[in-house]
Amino acid sequence: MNIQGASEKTGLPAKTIRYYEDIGLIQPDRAANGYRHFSTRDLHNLTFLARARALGFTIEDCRALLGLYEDESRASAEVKTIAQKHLQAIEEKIRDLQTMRETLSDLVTSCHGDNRPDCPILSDLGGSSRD
Amino acid sequence: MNIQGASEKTGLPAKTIRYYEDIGLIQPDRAANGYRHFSTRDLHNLTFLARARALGFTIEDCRALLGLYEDESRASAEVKTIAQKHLQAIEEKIRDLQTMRETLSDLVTSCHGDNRPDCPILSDLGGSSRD
DNA sequence: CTTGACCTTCCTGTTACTGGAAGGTCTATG
DNA sequence: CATAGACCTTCCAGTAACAGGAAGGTCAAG
Repeated sequence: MNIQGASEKTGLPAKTIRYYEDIGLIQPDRAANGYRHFSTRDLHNLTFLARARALGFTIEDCRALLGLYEDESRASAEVKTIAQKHLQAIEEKIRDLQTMRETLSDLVTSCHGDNRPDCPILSDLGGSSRD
Repeated sequence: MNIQGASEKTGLPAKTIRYYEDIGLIQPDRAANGYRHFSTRDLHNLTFLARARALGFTIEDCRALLGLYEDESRASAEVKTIAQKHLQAIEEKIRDLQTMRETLSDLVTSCHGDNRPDCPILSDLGGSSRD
């Protein structure tokens, strides 16, 4: 299967698939004309990568996870450790964003949004305690 | 005030302050020796930027907000529009992360994390409906 | 006059791609 | 057989918002 077919099967852009080969995540064969040929296993790995990326794992996490996926003698503890760290990172990010949301939401609510210059949002950013 | 002083006053790394000058967010004076000199207004603007960045605004949003901050004839509606869009983007990101968190949390819980290879996390990523 | 703490500019690297240029290949049709 | 259009290839540049580091100028103290 050519790259466009692989793209459609996996949902990954062709550009991304080439990039994944570039950084050594996959190693598809080449036809005589230089075109990449994707085996079932390649497609499987690409799908794995797409799903892992969709869960927010970094490329390096994906590399490790894919290695474990293909390692019959793995210990599931290794996988769990990676996933747990990632989960913690996500939870931290959520907390950060929620803090921002609360502040922003308050500011947006308090701003009249008319054609006059008075603006509690700018006042807050400028360091005044409040409008 | 030199750059290190400005850094300490604003909490921004000196590198970041130089970067902000580079992209035209601030225009500190230069002393005869080439050193940057930060006026009270510069420090004020840097603090504004630091706070806006801490709320997750992009640099380009910050540029627009700072412009409005310094524009006595602004309409607060412009500020509010920027803030509202940003708030929506944050809320969307939170939702995305929460979806990831739920999936990941389930997977982590279901994985034994021992020295055996069986792993529902990998099974899920690999596309099986469940271990 | 030297040492160490400042300051400067410039270049590279980061993350995970995306866009685009220049050019080779394949297939269908006239 | 020629050609058009849809593929494919590699390579280069750009994105966001800086961080790290090299090479070199400046300043205050001893």
